[in-house]
Amino acid sequence: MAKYPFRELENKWQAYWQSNKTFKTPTKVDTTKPKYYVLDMFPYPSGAGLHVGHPEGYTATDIVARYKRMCGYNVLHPIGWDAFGLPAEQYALRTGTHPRITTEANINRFRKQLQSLGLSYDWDREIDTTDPEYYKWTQWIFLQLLERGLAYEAKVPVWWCEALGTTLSNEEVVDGKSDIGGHPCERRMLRQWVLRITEYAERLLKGLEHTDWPQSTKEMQRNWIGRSEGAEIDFKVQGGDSSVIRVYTTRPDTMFGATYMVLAPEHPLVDHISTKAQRNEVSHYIELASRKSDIERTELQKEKTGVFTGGYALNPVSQEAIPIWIADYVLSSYGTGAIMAVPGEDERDWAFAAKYDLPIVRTVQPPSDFTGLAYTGDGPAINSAFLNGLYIQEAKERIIDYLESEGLGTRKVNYKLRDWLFSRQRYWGEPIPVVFEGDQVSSLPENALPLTLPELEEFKPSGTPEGPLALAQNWLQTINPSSGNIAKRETNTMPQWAGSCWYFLRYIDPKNSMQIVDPKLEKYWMPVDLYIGGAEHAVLHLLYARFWHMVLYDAGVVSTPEPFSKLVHQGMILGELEYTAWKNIESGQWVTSPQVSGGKDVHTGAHLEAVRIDEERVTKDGDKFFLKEKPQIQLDVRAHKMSKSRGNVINPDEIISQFGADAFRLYEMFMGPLEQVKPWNTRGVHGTFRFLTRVWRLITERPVHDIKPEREQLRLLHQTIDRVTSDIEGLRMNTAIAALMEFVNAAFKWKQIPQEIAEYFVLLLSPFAPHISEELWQYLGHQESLAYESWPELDKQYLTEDMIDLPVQVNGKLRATIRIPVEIDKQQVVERAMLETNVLKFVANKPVNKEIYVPGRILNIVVG
RNA sequence: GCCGGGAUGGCGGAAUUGGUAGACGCAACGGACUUAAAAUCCGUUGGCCGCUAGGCCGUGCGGGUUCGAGUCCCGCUCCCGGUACCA
Repeated sequence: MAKYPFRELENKWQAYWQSNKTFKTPTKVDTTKPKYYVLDMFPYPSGAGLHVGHPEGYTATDIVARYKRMCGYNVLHPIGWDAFGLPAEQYALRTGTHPRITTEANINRFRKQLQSLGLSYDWDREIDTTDPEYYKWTQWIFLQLLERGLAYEAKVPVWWCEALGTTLSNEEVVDGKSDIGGHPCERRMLRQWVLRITEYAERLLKGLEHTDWPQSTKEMQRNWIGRSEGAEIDFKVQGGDSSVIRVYTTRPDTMFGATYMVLAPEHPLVDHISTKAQRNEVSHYIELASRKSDIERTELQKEKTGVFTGGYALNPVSQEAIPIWIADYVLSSYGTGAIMAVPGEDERDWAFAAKYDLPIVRTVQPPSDFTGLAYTGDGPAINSAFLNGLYIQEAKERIIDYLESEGLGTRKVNYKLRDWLFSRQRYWGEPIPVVFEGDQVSSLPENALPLTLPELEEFKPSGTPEGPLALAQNWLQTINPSSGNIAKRETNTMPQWAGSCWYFLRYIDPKNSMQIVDPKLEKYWMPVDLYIGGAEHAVLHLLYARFWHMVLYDAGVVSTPEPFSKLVHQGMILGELEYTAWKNIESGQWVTSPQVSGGKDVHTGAHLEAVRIDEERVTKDGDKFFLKEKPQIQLDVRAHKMSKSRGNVINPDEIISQFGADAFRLYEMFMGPLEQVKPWNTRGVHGTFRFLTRVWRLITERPVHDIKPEREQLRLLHQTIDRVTSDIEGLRMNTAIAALMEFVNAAFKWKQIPQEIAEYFVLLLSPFAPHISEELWQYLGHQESLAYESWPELDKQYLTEDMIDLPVQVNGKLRATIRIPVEIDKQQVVERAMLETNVLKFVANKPVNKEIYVPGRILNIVVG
């Protein structure tokens, strides 16, 4: 019994698609037809090659692309490479290999791997962010930002990473350590390019309402933007002069309870306010805070620290003199860098007040059963003069009105979002297209683009804020084309996010040397109809791309404010499910898992070894798993992230060579819902492979005749058309495949296959398993690729049935299933049901209270 | 802590608006074919009782609404992801 020859036929069809440019989207398409732009998050071509996570999203979009083509849409389905970035540069550092070489090799490998999956990309639109013809336009966008005042230079405190010899963005630093490599980082003041994303905060927030995106992603972006409403209030400093401390608060209603103030250690007024007596202590604290790396600041965050400045301010409503403190729990970068502290209503202020024995006044009446310290909930105001009795919302309105009328404060909206630090001290990035004459910056004219990277022998970061480009003397020294004067180039490059902020626009018109994108083409193809990629980009890439797109919209370059209509994140694929038992290495004794914490025995403190247990040695009791040979030993059961160190990485190349691309694609889609995290199981690939073998045999091993299909066969076919179509539309690939499997299981019992049915089935299968489908299509007598055949149309008349099986319940419990004609009425159904002995048994002689009949669904007889 | 998402057989999962819980697949077991293995085909497989017609229990836990709840409401527990002195 021959398996289907997947190797030959997959090679054959991949070659066919490539040489025939089957999936090329012509530059000029018939624009009267509807369009569908289906986009993948393009990969960073890493040295490790493709992992099993990539094909998950890529197969899903490929299915949609193939389906939409068959539905008559013009489909744009491109791919490219997000190829600038740190790894190639670090590899260059270690080996001396130029990043260009590494990148090219990696791209070639990725391209080959993607092609081996049979993905229907238009390879004539491939783009590469490191190609000067591409980054010319990335630089062009930077010039637009500069022109619009959205790019500026600033001395800003930035994350400096000594080990990497470069600055990093806030997002690239996690817990004071670099996201890549985990090296310690510290704050430094540096001259940097910054993009004014904050100017778009409100629009970035509002725009989310019009997108079909995952709720969680929208929420994460909202939190990141962090809009809050409140007031800025001026507190007069007590003493001779007229200096004031401006604070930002979201709870102006509590200001009668402001019993002290806190400034960030970096606040400009600190020096001015501190009294002679306190000055030593204050400057000591400031120095400590500045020397503390942010690792320490976050680690020490449980315990608040601060010192009294000796100064006092006047609470503008209570007229009380309140002490001014400094403390590093107040951040200089948010609001005004100063707060009014209301310990009664704020947990942080309470903790601080309690520690330093500062007065606490409640301004909101907590409920009688409230047992906590600071009360942050709603309630009537107390100790607040004219606000007393008002609930929070009303009290806020009243106090802001008062402050504004007295000139003491103003309503104010604040955002957590910071401007985007756009400079990197790296070689392998887009050069920033500006020159300096002394401190005077001028942008390069458009005709000077692209500003290409110089060839370098040495890629070491200079270890100073000047990046490796400072070493390229010939490149660095130049003439300002605008003035003709001697000038110096910018040594910083753009961050990796830059190229990915707009790549989806370039796919539309990738070869255009005159414009970033032809406006007519842009108008036709944008916005992206479906965008699939990992949830790890929920904030950064997706927020930056939206920001640039809005700027380009304002500049009249693009026609829509939002770039991505519908967004879906594929869930991560974990390694295979693992059963782990813990063993004391010295004694050889097993330790039950609830008694294990952090790899140690919680009783003895002994180090334990994790031992992987085969499924056969595992037994389940309740919802927990135990060792079969020693049932008192509980096991840990978990699928872990794939990682080299854990040794659970699945290589897609191996799976493809063993089972073929079609079986691999099918398995990745069959595992479960696209968005869900799910464990890998290689045995599952056997299952989809077996299915394809059955498909192959179904059509090639039994006679296919041009006979008239029976009604039963047509019903099965159209049921399958119905299910597969709506499942693809809803991205429920797993259940679509289940429907195809059910079809094959049923059709396998037929003696012969009507030609018409076989053809329709092959078309239904083709988006999922394109190679075998093309081969079978040819086998069924067609000359052309099936890629543009019409998608099978549902004919509802075949779905109707004359007789159905109706479940019959008595008091809500299933007692029988009766076979009845569809169109009979309730009375007849009840009469028929009452013939069932099992129904009679439960009805007995009890009075029938109610008969609920949902036609086609259920009959429920309720007896007394 | 806060925000978001989950919890269904040995495992991955199915069950469009409340209407036969466990589709489809994996694994396991039994059988056919085979010298044998692989492959393939047929059958069984939520638990318990009868082992046949059938019955009882069952979708993380406790309550509620309903003729009827995996699905809706209230209150919990646990898991995953994100995020955190943001005033």
